[in-house]
Amino acid sequence: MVLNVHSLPRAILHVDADAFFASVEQATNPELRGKPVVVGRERGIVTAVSYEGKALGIKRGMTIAEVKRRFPQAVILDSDYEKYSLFSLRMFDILREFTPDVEEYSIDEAFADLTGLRRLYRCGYEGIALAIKERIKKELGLTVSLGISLTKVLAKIASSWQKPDGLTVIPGREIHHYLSKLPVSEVWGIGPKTSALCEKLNLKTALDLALKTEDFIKKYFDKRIHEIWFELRGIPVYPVDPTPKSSYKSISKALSFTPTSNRDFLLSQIAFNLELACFKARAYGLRAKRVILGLKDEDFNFLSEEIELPQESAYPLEVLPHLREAFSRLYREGKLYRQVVVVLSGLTSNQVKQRSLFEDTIRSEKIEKLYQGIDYLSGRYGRTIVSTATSLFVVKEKPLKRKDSLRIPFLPLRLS
DNA sequence: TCTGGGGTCCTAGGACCC
DNA sequence: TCTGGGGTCCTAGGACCC
Repeated sequence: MVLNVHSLPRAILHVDADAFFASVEQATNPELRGKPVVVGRERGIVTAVSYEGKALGIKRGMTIAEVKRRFPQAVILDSDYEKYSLFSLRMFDILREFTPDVEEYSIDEAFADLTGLRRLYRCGYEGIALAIKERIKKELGLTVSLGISLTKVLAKIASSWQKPDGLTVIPGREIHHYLSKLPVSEVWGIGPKTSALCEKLNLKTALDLALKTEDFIKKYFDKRIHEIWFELRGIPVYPVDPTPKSSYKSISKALSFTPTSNRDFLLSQIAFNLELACFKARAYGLRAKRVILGLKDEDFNFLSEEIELPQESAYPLEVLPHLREAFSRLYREGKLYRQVVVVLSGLTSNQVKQRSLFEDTIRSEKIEKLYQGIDYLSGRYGRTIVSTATSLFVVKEKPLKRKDSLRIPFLPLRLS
């Protein structure tokens, strides 16, 4: 662990856009302002709620059906990720006008390192934060909640202290004050399992944890909590990393359903998810070295197997046989399964295409051509237009949505 | 929390080798 | 062939986040 004892105390800013998706909808459609706006109609569950909706009691994860029944006044919308991404990018750009050290943490959150900027802007860190807030409000019509402190973990705590439209600074001398009021379970990086352990150890607040000795922490917790312990004490461990996230390390597709032991059904779900994952990989110009098949049984036990592919691929026809084999190893007769997951991992960019020496190049090129055609069709008519036979089960089961409404009969795929 | 989906990182333990 | 110890690599699964 490297501790920067010589450098200036850090001033880490955390930016958290308030009810982001719903707020973007309100910002782009004045008629929605002041109304309870719910996003996520296409998924059937609430993805985001405006503050007006939260005030009524609408929560994330609620089913859309329930919202309709209990809150007829709610405005329910499909998510529009492209629009949200544009707002997100613009928000990050505004931050970068203040400092180059901006880490895009998620679509609606960012960290920025403001250390040393006071002289440049001739004001305190709080003043800089206010200026950022103003810019975002003026340009994007969004409110954000800001937090400033010595470390990322503390900045996260600060930004969530006052929402929406908040600004909270936690200086070193006041850390204990904030931590003493914060349940340990609400610390970033401490989830249900660690919370349960903390409870056993009689650690109720974040301060209880922060005040323990390093030996104690090492004895009962893993590396991650050790790092959080430093961060809570104002000693930065996690740097603000401005490297743009260029690509994916893995691409996964999961689908849950009523528990079943039907082999054909499960296999068709696997094939369908594989197609979606491969489609996304191709869209990003990626190929997978490995693929993981996961099965979740009735009792939420998760089984998985990782397969090394003989050659990198983003084509279902090449990958599916391996998944079938893995499936027959994982599957237990008579067991009920509620979810299948397909993960493409070991992703590499298409540019550095490593072709196996023994690969049947001719077949491979045919497959490639075929999928170029499919991607073209999918781009025009929607993703589920063309599928391999195994996944037809799923495609037929799922009612086609608007985008897919133009039905094209299944095209038999011949490789010979 | 009666549990959806898409990610990242970490770790315990087995396989293998010396 | 057995025994012991230690290192490295790999992988299934855990934990957490948004």
